[in-house]
Amino acid sequence: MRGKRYLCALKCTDMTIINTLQQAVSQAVETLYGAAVEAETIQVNTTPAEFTGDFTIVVFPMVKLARKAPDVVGAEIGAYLQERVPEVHQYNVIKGFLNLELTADFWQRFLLEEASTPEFGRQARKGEKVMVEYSSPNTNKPLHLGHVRNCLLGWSCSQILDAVGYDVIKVQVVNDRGVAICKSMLAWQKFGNGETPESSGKKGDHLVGDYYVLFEQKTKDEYADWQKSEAALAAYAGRQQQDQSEEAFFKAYKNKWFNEQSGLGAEVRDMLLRWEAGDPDTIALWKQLNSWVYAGFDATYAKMGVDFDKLYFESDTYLLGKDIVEDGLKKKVFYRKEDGSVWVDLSDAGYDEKVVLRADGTSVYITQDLGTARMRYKDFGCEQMIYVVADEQNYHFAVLFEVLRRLGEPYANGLHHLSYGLVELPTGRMKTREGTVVDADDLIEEVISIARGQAEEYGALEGVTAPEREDIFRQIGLGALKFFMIKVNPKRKMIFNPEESVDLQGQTGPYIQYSGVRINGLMQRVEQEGVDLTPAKAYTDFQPQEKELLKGLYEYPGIIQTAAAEYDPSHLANYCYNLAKSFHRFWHDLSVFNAADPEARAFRLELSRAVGQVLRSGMGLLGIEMPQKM
RNA sequence: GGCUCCGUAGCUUAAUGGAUAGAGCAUCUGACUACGGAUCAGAAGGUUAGAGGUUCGAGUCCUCUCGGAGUCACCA
Repeated sequence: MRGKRYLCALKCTDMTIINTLQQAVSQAVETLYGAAVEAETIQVNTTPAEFTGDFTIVVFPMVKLARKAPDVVGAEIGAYLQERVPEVHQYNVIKGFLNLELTADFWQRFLLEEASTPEFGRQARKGEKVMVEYSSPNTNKPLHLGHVRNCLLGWSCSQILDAVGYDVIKVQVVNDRGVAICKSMLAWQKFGNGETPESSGKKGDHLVGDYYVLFEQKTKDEYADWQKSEAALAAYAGRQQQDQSEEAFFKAYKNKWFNEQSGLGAEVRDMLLRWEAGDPDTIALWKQLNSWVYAGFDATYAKMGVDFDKLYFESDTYLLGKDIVEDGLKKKVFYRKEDGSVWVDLSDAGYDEKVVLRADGTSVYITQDLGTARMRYKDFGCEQMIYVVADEQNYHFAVLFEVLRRLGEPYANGLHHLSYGLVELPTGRMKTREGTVVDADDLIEEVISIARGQAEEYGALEGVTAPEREDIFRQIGLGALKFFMIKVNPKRKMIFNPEESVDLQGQTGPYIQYSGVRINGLMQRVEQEGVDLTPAKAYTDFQPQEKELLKGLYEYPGIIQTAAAEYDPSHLANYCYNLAKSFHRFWHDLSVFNAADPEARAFRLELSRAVGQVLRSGMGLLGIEMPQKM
């Protein structure tokens, strides 16, 4: 069971106030109405700000058992709780909602003993391993906007799973072989004149990507020339659909032409064959270009702040899966057709028949994934594997997981496709051929420079050294970009408009960072002036703005659990925003350092410290840094 | 066509079956001689695509309709 419970504070093995209330309500129903209600099923939420109270119990489900009106049931249970649970200070009932106000002592202890600890929100180690696969680029071109979303999701999910106690192994599959990289190789060989990243000053992945584009361009030129030839006219004359225009025909014909008539097509196929045969010169060329690409990728990953524990290379795994095919045949999960190809029939599960091994005995895409899954389990013994891959591959993963289940793989029930919507431009999907791809490096530079421009306008960093300033611009720019991408539900398709610069105001990363900067300012003064915080314990008359923050802090552990259970960091992003918003309001409405009495000052400082720590922790799980100044 | 997903203010979006659908941007109006104004407050903006149903209660679950996307390769 993967239940969602927002309100599951700190250590789940301990009794939390939520558990206490659930138990007490269950007893109340038993005592008052002689009916049994399982404690775990009782809904306890934090009370919305517009009502008085801290926690709210939904009494509707108990109404039928009691055979009384909702407000009567609420009042009776409320009275029972106030009597038996020391933490319950007061209660009120509105319709079917029982709002409970807890004692100041409860909140004091929560703030000072739980929320202030560095481990607040993190769970004990489970001793279970989870593998998260993300990024998984092709090596023929640099990373782009889509990879950015993928990396942020994958990396953040890894952190969140770690926080709830899993041992996480971050991996990527590097698609380093195949026709795509051969195109770059061929173009570089023919037209490159020995260009290297050193000679041209280009980043390696960009250099290789440029040759991929060049290959496509040269092919296009060749095709345009060919279209004037006798053979082309003959092909058009013999076309299937007589009403087809010449333009439409040649557009549709391009693949066939490339495979059968193009000179470059023949050359690139030849290169792929030589690669597969292990031709030393081809392998050397391949290694050379890929090494440039990896250096480029490493730089981009470092800038994004993501990393991996292990890399799987497709050149090592593309032949895998043959043994799993044999296994499947033995188990009668697969069957062989007359031509020798091997299939799996999933029509009873609502899918199609899928080929898992070609007639010539070579692997297809899914065969690699079957073999790789088994290899990973052997490598790490992970009970769960999460694949961060765009939603265009939903069907592929549904089939993959179904096949692994039928094969009885021990990890088959721990597989999850973290499917996310493609990032599109206002003009539609990004297309390499049309040059509309938003490059990851460019994008990162862009957001940093926006942050730089904005900061210079504010002029708040005057006493800061230049390198420190640059680091702050980087933190703000990346904070804005990361928050922008991660605050929306992963499965939602997202439109990115490069014309509209990334916002720094409102519901953004910098908004949250700014609340941290304010808190940091307070903490520095506490340090400098040696403020005594012990009077905090004597503060009991909480203001609504303070209560809002306390309730917000209380929700943090449950939010992490929800984010982990749903593999969805956006919950955490929205949580951080809401907490920062509450803090800004608190800051505006109440004096912290200049509070009227030492008790209020000490308490508000403690509260601010805890908020700052939770924000740093929560944003950290999203891969967003909190600058000291901005 | 089959299967899957999506449709919430002008735009971007939130909401474990629970209270008056919550924010941000954009628009308009206000707020520091007080801890940092990348802030705060207010106004305006919604038939949650539409129609039925289940439920004490539906943006959320079920059915149908409309609109959009993805996928249905011996490509990856």
